[in-house]
Amino acid sequence: MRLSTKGRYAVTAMLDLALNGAEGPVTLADISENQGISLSYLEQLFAALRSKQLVRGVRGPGGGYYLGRASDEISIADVICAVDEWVEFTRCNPKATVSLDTQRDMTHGLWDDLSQQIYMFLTDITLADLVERGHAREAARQGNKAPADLLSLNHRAA
Amino acid sequence: MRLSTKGRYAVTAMLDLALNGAEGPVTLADISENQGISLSYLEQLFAALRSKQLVRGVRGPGGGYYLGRASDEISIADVICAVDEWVEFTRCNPKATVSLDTQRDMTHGLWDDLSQQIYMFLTDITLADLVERGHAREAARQGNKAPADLLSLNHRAA
DNA sequence: TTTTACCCGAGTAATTTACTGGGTAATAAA
DNA sequence: TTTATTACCCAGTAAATTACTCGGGTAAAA
Repeated sequence: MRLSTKGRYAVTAMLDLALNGAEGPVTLADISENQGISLSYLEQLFAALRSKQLVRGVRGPGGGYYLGRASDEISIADVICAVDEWVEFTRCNPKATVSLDTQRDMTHGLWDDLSQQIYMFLTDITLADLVERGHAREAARQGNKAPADLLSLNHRAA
Repeated sequence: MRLSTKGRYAVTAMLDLALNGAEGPVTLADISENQGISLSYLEQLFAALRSKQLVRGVRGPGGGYYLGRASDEISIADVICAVDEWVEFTRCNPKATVSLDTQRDMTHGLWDDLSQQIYMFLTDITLADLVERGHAREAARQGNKAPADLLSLNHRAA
């Protein structure tokens, strides 16, 4: 798993589609302006997203991009993996000799476990989840004083 | 939040300390060999880790590094933040005009939420957790067929 | 048929990653 | 007391990635 500004660009752009896609396709020019990302760089990112069926482009005047499927069917992991290539580094050379570098395999195995956990965590979060959470927060900001679980993971209650 | 190979190096190195620290300090030369990272690059990483009190170095022959505190008191987030600098990008310029770029602030806000969630997730996972999980897996591999929760997410029993 | 916008690929500045190589300071053993 | 071993420090720099620019296409719709 990998988490860089490139992934952030992709996710925020996808959120843009999720938020505005209802009123017709969103142009890259719009996103470029909204997010402050260069148009051609966006095109590169969207080429990757399109190849993974995460977005669908429509050409011609009034064209632009839609999400490839419903926003609750697209996970954050989907988006990040699409733009990050992420050929999982199993650099553990499959040599027969288990000899001296078992230590390396050990720590790498532990890291792979962690990486898997993060991946599964991000697989569970969809674009729709984030949008919904954002709406809840917005509502709270406007005085409704929604419950405190906007960001709750009630992690480590101890 | 940010997740790069640099963070991975730091975490695996820390796991090395967690696994071998009981038998005396671990030298950077050992880690360099175990993990296939250059010595001087490790020095840079450990300078950052040391400044955050995550490791403690002892000089002289037979010297090396210990963990700065118990392995169940060091979270993955601690390690990654130490080496990644990570001055959180709140690039939302605090301009009074909420005018046209509310869209940008919207998506950035949603991303910040996500970033927070990932951070909290990684705060809940300690080095000790990973080591323990690894031992469980190892036991399972040796035929004990331990339960399927090797990668279970409900760590910190919800 | 012309506008709009997607599509594609080569080239490039900026940033980050990873490494090289020069040292100094402390400490344990000879 | 010398010597070997290790942490510690710092400047430079190659390699890789990120983010962008430029210049062309091509498909679809008005």
